[in-house]
Amino acid sequence: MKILLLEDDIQLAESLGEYLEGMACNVDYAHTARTCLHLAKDNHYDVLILDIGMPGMSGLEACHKIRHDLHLSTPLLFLTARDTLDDKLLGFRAGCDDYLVKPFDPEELWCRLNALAARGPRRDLGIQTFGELTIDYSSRKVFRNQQAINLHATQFNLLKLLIRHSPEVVSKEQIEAELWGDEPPDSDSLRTHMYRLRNQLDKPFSHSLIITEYGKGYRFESR
Amino acid sequence: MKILLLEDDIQLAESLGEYLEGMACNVDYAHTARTCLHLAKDNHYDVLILDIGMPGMSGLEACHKIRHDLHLSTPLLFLTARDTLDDKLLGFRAGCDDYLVKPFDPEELWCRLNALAARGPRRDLGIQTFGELTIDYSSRKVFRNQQAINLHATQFNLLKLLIRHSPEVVSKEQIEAELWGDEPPDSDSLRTHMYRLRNQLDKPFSHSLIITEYGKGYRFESR
DNA sequence: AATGAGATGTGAAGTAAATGTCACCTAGGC
DNA sequence: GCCTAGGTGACATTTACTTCACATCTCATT
Repeated sequence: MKILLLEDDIQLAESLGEYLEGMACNVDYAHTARTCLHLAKDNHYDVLILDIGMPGMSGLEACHKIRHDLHLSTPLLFLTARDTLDDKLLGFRAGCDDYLVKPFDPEELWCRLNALAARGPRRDLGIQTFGELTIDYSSRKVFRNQQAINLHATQFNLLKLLIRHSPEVVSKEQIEAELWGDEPPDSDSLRTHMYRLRNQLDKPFSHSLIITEYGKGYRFESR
Repeated sequence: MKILLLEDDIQLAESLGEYLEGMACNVDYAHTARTCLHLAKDNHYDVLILDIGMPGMSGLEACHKIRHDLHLSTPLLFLTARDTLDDKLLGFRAGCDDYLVKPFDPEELWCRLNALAARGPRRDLGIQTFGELTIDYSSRKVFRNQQAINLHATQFNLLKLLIRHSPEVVSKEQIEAELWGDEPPDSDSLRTHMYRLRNQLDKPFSHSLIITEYGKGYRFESR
């Protein structure tokens, strides 16, 4: 597991880093938010651990930049002494996935890191690439092999939904529920939307990204 | 957001449920682990909230069953009064994604639920390997020696069932009961399904994974 | 060892349901 | 008043499951 650790307390950084390396992790160290951002931009990490309180740019700000400027959806955990409810809410609002208060048990941290890493990046923000498909959630644009794919709103939402659940199969009922909520169309126009989405996304290419699981639903497969 | 809440304290379940419904959530309630498992099996939830301490089956056990028997990778959060490190470690070992100790702030819970729901299914769950056979429950794919095996729904369920009971022999009656419930087919089409499953799974290979015990039933053997 | 009855394997064919396809309609925005 | 996105419904196609008929196997009994 590749980890980026932002912690200005050198002592703590070292002892924690030693523990993690003992768990067969590859740890990169940042002692300021600035270097943290640089490292996050240039490398891939399975999970980020950020302290909040430090001189200069705070961890909160770093997290916000990671999410909104770098468009990274890497799992992120705040490790901080700030323990009030408001601190935590700020942390989650900045875009973290977990929040652990110092002092902490390294073993608990280890469990949480594993749980985060197992889930992978968030599926709903930034720009993401799955094989030959690239999707930009903020500008709602989709590319396959650098070739722009023009999707209507519903079809985009449909694709987004399938990706979010990938590689799991999503039943038609569930898709309808997520797409239309309580007032689904009378006819099953989902079939039509799927057809249109595929015409754009799969028809011009040699293999399909959307797979039908007969009787079960649909599934997105990125290869 | 669709939520399943397992909590035997009716008071707490109600007040928490009310709060979540106020956040535009659709909440299903379970007061025992047994109903929790049934609901989780038959419905799709974005996140599961489980209490641990309760009469009968514990939340830990329920979590374990959700992961290993139902093969669901739905995000799961323990909400419990048990606050020792060992309790938490047990929770994560059972397969949870987050662990929140009572008493808790509903707002923090809400943040954590959102962070969980934003992520896709776990990648480390849902894939099992037995010898040369690999089965992916989330995408419903099966491989033998890296070679993809294409199975229809019933055959997949059949294989799943045999694996679940392996290495024990499962009688035809029991298979029919588990596969079709109260309305089994008139003829014993189970033979045909078994035949097809074997054609895919065993025929191209030198030794069989499915063994017939004459007069007893069938059994899966992984070597 | 021979035998026969029940258990199991094999495979073709029929059928109902799920899914794909597409032209047209409607409502709402510009 | 057109344009566009999405809904509707009719029809075509595909799929998976059941059913059935027959072959083959297994084992207890002779």
